[in-house]
Amino acid sequence: MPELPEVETTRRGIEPHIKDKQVEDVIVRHHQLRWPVPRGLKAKLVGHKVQSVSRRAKYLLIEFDHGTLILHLGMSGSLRIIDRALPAEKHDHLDILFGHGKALRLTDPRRFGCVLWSEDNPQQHELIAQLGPEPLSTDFNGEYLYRQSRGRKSTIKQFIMDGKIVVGVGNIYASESLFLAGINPKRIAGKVSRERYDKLTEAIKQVLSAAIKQGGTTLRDFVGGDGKPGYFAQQLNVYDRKDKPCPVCGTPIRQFVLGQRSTYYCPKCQR
DNA sequence: CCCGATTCCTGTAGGC
DNA sequence: TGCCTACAGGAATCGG
Repeated sequence: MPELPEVETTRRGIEPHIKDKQVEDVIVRHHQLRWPVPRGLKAKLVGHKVQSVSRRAKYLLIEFDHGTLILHLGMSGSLRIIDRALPAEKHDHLDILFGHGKALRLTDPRRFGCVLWSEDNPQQHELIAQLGPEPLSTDFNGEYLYRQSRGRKSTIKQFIMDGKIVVGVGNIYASESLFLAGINPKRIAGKVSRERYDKLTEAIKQVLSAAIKQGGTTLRDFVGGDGKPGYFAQQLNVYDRKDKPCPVCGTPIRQFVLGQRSTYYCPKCQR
């Protein structure tokens, strides 16, 4: 599932191929994603050049001179640069065809992703304006997280997965970060100390940037190949390792459900 | 305001 | 082997 590192990997993978390229055609095969794909999308885009591809949280922003295409990959979406003649398969919902023989293709079996068009500043878009800070920015630090947490009764795992608090910490990296910081995911956010929040913000930054680096190593394969960045291959300490030994102390990893999300932790290392 | 539950969707894994 | 069901998950939205 695309978490922030995979979205960033995608951004880096596609931008060099579409920047300054002009849209020649747009093919929408399935309009019903998380929200309907705008009906007039083709008319909006044809004849315009991509100026840049940026990222905010897990949203990709493809900027044109007259507006921005806002994409989210949901949990099963991927974007690839393909030869524009490549036949579409079952879940290929959108192609943006460029003049140089290439196309940007969106594939998303579960259709939790979205494609939206914004003519205003995309940072003010209703889905983006209310988001918390980027985890890799300096705005995100122990003091910030500590302040936000005061009075909160939710568990710390649900707290750090709340996009209004901080973006880009999905289910996998929430478990991994709490492991690195030595914090039990069931702890009440409002009762965790400032010192532990320092540790936790560092852990989140460390886990996410390591994953981005891993995605970076597979960029070449990603663009030319099967569209699956290789960060899944990264070493996960606890996620999906139920009953397997903790890499630090050997205690079996425990799994339970928290807020409808599978949660993994080491009962000895995380208190 | 805050929080937990529900919802969208389909591929995959597990049980029989 | 094949069918059936449960489950996975990002994040908006609903209900309490």
